[in-house]
Amino acid sequence: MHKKTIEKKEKDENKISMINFLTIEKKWQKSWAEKKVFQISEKSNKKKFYVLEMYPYPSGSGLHMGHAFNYTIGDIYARLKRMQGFNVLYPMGYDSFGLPAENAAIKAKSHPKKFTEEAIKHFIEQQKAIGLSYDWTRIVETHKSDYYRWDQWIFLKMFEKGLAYRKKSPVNFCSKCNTVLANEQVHDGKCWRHTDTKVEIKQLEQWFLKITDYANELYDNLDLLKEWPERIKAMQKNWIGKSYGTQVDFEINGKIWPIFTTRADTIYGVTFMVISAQHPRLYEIVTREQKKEVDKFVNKIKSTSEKDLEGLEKEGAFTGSYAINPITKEKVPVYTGNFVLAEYGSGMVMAVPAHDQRDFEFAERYKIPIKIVIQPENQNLNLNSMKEAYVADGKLVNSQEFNGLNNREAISKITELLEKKKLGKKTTQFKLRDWLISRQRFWGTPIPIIYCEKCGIIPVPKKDLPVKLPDDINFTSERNPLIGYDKFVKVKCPKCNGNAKRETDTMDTFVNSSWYFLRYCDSKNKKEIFDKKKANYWCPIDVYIGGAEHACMHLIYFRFYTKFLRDLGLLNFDEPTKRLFNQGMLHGEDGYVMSKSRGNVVLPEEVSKTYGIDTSRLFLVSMASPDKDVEWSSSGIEGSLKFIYRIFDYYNNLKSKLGKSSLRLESRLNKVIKEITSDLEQFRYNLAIIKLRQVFESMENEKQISKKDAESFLKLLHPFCPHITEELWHKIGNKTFVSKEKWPSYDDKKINEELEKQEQQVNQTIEDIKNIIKIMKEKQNKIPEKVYLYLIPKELALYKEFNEIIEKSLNLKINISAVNDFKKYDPQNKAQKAKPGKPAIYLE
RNA sequence: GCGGAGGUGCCGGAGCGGUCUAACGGGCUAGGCUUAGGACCUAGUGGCUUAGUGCCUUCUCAGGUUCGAAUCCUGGCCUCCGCACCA
Repeated sequence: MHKKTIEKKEKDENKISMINFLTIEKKWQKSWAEKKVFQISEKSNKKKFYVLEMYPYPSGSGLHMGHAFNYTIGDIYARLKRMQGFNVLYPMGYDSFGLPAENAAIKAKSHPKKFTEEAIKHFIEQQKAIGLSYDWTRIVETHKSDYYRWDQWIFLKMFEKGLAYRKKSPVNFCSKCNTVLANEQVHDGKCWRHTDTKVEIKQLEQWFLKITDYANELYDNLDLLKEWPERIKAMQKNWIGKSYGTQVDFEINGKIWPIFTTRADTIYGVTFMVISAQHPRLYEIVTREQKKEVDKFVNKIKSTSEKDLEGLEKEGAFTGSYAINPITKEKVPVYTGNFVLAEYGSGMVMAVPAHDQRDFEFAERYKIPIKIVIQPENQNLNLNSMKEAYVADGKLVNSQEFNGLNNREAISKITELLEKKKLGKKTTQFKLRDWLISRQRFWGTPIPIIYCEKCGIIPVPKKDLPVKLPDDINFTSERNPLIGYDKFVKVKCPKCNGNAKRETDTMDTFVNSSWYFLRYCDSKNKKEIFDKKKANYWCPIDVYIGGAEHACMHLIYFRFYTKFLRDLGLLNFDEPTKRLFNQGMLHGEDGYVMSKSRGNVVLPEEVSKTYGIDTSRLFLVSMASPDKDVEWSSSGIEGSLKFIYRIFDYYNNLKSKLGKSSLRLESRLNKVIKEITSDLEQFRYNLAIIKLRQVFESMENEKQISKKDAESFLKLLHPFCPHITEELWHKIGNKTFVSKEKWPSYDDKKINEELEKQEQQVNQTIEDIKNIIKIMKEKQNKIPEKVYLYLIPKELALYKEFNEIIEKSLNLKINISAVNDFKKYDPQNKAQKAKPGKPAIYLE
């Protein structure tokens, strides 16, 4: 073998052995744990900062690169804030109740606890291997009774305040989950977990939390959440669905039936009423003669779920009753119909066929009169030619004293009249419905309620909490094993000591996640849910990171819980998190979302073997802005690896470079410190990395660097690559943890744009030379060997400084002389072309 | 239908009034180094032109504002994502 080859090979091998990623990672993970580097306490005079990622469901299949992406985003932020001198709360926990573990238990005839705890163990190992800087002493696991007892405690508090109640109503049922679901968990008529399973409607008596009591605040406060993505706020607004309108009291058979409308201006156009076929009081107004017809219709409706009604033809049946319009005193027929929602408004509408498309279709079908009460400006509506309802604005007609009025004005005028006559009022309606929390499943928080034959519904006394899930239970069937498990079910009534039964339903797991962020503040408290002082010190969360899929579930619920706990006097803030960051989804190389079933998952532990976890972290956030979906690329990570190699090379040979940084390098560094800091704070990680690359290139091009500047670069890199930077930090002679070092500061005075310009000038010269070389090759078929630069004397020093860089980038010798140097070599008299900022060039 | 986000070179993705053929990365092409390959390094990557120049064409499309637009305004087209008979 050639000597050179051997050298090369040695160098290569040296490189590989030099970066044994796994050894480095393990070493620092161990060291961080031993020295409790990330443990924090509220006893600190630093300012607090709370970074939180949505805690995971500990699935049996462990975590993949998509999770790693999510946690890395938070870890980078937490590390930045820690270095910036904040007292950072950055915890992790597990949403460990839930169906998959229970289903696994049923399959294996085992206990879900076993699966859950194994999965958590695996998760923790994997998360530690990613280098996430959690304070592991604060871990929260929702399946542990020292956590869920406080779910029960909150439930009882809500019960006391009338916010937890039991009601029979039509509810969503998923046959795959074998339980009911909240409205929020029904997506497009399907179960959120089983997107191919249609939700059925069942009439059941269930437990609800009265989230609607907070509907208004939940809606209005969205405007105060300046640091939430617009998209999420829009989705929540949509979901809560606030609309302003008028309550109008119609009279049917001597009774008042209030209805809600946003179009009080059309009240003179009401020609019939429609009550929802699912309305609980429907039969109060069905006459004997019409009962058969209504029954027939209602039965037909029953077989189709509420969500399925979409796109159906408007259908209904006459109830036999008539309603009296409070303004006109006209009698109009009341129908029942399939297009009126029982749960919205009052479940009944006043129908104005001329100005509402649904009413129009219904009226056409049942030959009900249509009455025009709004005429557009430049068009004349005519009953005979009307093909659809006119829903836009116009002037009122056929409306007695309101004729001629603009319809928008008429809304408030007519409402005022109704208010004056006490026949209605201005009101607000919400789409949001109460939160159904009962689940007919085992693996969740037991609802702390006892049913007594004599006393009825009795809450479990707080001193008896927690109501624990039994460990010694057999999963033999699909059914919730609590049913019929006497040790659990049979109890004495806390009130009369008579025979009673426990509720066997458990709570929706979204209950657990509605307040877990508060428990992190005081996770080991055995006496109370949390120490008020601690929670109010750490909270609200400063940055909350998670996927957008929770926009109308968790992200609404946890706002609701926060407000409730505030009203209990436990919290002194209104919103759980100031800032919300939605990370994008990591897709596999095939372009699809990473999932086990698709077989496109990339495992961090696999990638780490060859590239190191820091390389993966760096790569994950360098691809694009972290709020965008990104695709994993096995060739892309090579680019990050190259960068890591260069950094290692640089710091391994740092000694030979230590000295004084040039003004130019100082300027560069100060500039990027400034920019990178703000990029990181705004989650523009991808841009920060580009700047890191650029400044590193400048470092490589400089002969010398000060120790401080060399250290600054490592600090800037640290949030992305915590293990490697820790390693290099020590390699260059430090004994501290870079994790705990102070984030580099910058000095605006040191940022010198003039120096940047000079460098640009030199680069321009290099470009020019290259261009000439190209032309020489093409036109003259000559390859130049030497470059002569003629400079105005003032620029001589600059080009001498860059001499080496220019030679390196051209791979040619250059010869620099001043234009006024008589002895210079200039056969073609090029020197005269030199100008300030632009040297003359001669090649040969 | 309502609401939100977008459309940039071969690809991912920056830029959001001049310094833009447009950062950075990937890919590709060529060259160097190598017995060879890989790795690594260097260069090129809209077109024409030129001893370092000049010109044209480009940032979804069509108009407009401006001395000047990828960037601002108006309108169209397309994509993605929520919600959807909510009275």
